Amino acid sequence: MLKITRKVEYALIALRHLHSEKDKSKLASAKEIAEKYFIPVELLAKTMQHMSREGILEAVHGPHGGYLIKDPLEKINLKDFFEKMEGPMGMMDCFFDSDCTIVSACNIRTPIQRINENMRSMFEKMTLSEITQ
Amino acid sequence: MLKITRKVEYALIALRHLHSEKDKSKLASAKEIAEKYFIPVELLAKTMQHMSREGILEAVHGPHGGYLIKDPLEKINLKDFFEKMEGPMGMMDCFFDSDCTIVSACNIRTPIQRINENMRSMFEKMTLSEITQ
DNA sequence: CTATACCCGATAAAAATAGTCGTATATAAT
DNA sequence: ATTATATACGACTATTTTTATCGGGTATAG
Repeated sequence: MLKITRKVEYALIALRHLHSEKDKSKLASAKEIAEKYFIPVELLAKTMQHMSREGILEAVHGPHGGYLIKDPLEKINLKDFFEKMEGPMGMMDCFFDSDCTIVSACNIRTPIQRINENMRSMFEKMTLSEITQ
Repeated sequence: MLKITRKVEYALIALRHLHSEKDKSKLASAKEIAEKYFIPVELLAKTMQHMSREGILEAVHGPHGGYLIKDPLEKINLKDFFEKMEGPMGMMDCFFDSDCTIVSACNIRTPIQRINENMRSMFEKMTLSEITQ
C-alpha cells in the first residue's frame, strides 16, 4: 500500500540516467537504458513513449535515435508527474470511479479526501529534480 | 498507485463509527458495523481483530459484546496506524525485501528514500483523530 | 534497402488484494 | 447445562491490479 508502480519507478530511473549524461546531447535509447539497469526493454520502451507523449521527453527516430529531456526537471512537480503517468491520484478510488456500493453510507470520504489533499500538496512541492540529487 | 487498502479503509470506517457512538459505552460489534456500511462481515471482523491485537481496540466477548476504542485517537499517528495494519511503509519494496535484481544498478534508491521519508513524516504529523473531523 | 529506433494496441503471466470458510473459544442469558 | 452471540484465527479461493510480452506499425540514417 502507498507504493509507486514499476512504471513510475522505471520512468524515474530513465530520467535520472538522461539527466546525468553529460556530453553527447544527453540522448539515450530505451534499449540502452534497459540493459544498463536490467529493466525489461519493452516495458521501459512503452514507459518512455508515454513520457514522450506527455511532453516530458523528446523522441528522436531512426538509428542513433533515442530520447532526451525536453524541459528542465525543476519545471515538473511530482504530483503532475505521477498523474501524467498513472492518472488522478487518490488514496481511495471512490474519488474518480464511482462504482463503490458503500459510498452512500461511507463515513470517511470527506476526512480521507482531506488527507489526500495533504499528500497531493506535498508532492506538488517537490519536483522531478529531487530524483537527480 | 499510492492507494490505501480496503483493510485500512474498513478499519477507519469502524474507528469513526465507534468514536461517534455517544452513549452506551461506545461499544459495537463487527456484524453491526458491517451491516450499516455494507462491508463483508468476515473481512471487517478480521480487520477489527487485527486492531484489537495491535492494542487499538479492546474486545468484549460473548453476547452483547463487541469492540471499543482503547486509547484516544489523538494518541496514534497515521504513520504508526498504517504500519500496524500493513507493515513497513515504503514507496518501493526494495526498502524491506531485498530480492530486487536491479538494486545493485539502481540509480534512484537514495532519492526515492528521501521522498519516502517526507511521506512518512507527513503521516506522522497526522493522527487518527483526523478521521473523526 | 536495411538496420535501428520509436510507436501502440492487445494479450498473457504474475502478484497483490479482497473475500470466504471452517473451526475454536469466551460469555451472557435462559 | 445448553444455547445463542460474539470474538479469534488459519487456510483457502476469487478477483483485480500490476507487470511483462507479443505482433504489427512508422521514421530515418547510412
